[in-house]
Amino acid sequence: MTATVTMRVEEPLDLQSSLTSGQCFRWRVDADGRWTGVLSGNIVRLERARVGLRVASAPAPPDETAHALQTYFRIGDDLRAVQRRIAWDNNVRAGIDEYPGMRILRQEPWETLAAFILSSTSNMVRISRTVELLATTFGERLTLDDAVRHAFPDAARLAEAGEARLRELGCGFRAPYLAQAAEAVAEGRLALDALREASYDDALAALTALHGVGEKIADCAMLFSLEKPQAFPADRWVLKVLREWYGLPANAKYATAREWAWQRFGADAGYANQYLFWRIRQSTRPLRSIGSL
DNA sequence: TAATAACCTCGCAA
DNA sequence: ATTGCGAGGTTAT
Repeated sequence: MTATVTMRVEEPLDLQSSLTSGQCFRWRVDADGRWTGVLSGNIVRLERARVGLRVASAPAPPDETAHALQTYFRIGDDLRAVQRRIAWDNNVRAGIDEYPGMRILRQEPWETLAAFILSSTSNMVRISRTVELLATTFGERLTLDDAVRHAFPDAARLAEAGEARLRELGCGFRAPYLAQAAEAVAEGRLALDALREASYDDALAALTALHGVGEKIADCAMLFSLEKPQAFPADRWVLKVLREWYGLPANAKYATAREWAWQRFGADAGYANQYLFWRIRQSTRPLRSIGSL
């Protein structure tokens, strides 16, 4: 029997909405509500406990992983305070009411950038499948009890694989984009970790310099991994919401949406975006087994 | 500058 | 069964 620790969580935290709302692509849930994923080279299993989360992991011990999870779930964010600041917006408030424990995640920059490069004109099921295939093909094998997962390969490994191989693995026209991003990171031309300290504008410029990374993908990387809470990834669904519910002109450009969001929500724009996005996504399609692949 | 097509792949069908 | 469409964008024309 694997050792577990129970980490106390005072902040609101709902695993279902936090782990399936399109920020991340590698968590799976079983029939008993146990979530399995990969976090910085460790296979991790999570389960809701009375006062928090029961955590198992390998090879890192669960107490170490519990610490990493505080970072991953941004437990340092006072989510209730964020919600109080933006709930005056009726649509945002509806999202808060439906998903009160949905958190913005603080993920690893390279995996996040890679995943969102793959997200272009795709969908969550396919993104998940491709990310998983890259991991099983190139990543280190990890086991926890009878569960087997693989670490997401680092940039050097994907750069070595090259465009043609990535195409074979189903990346499609995104293969050269991913290969070039991997080269840039592997060669140190793009220092993703440094972008955590950089300004929004500097990070945006560095990311969009990559072929295949426009403003939307850059915003996803910035919000979900680079400490830019004001990032407002306006995808087709959010843009649709802004036009239909808020009267933004049909031809509004991306920058218009961003300015609108900043004026309205300021540094909380990222959270507001997540509530709007997930609410419209959930209402627009039938419930599907996203977490179970 | 502003619109439009092209790009891989594949599950599903307004 | 088979074909065509569109999916959490970006780039080239």
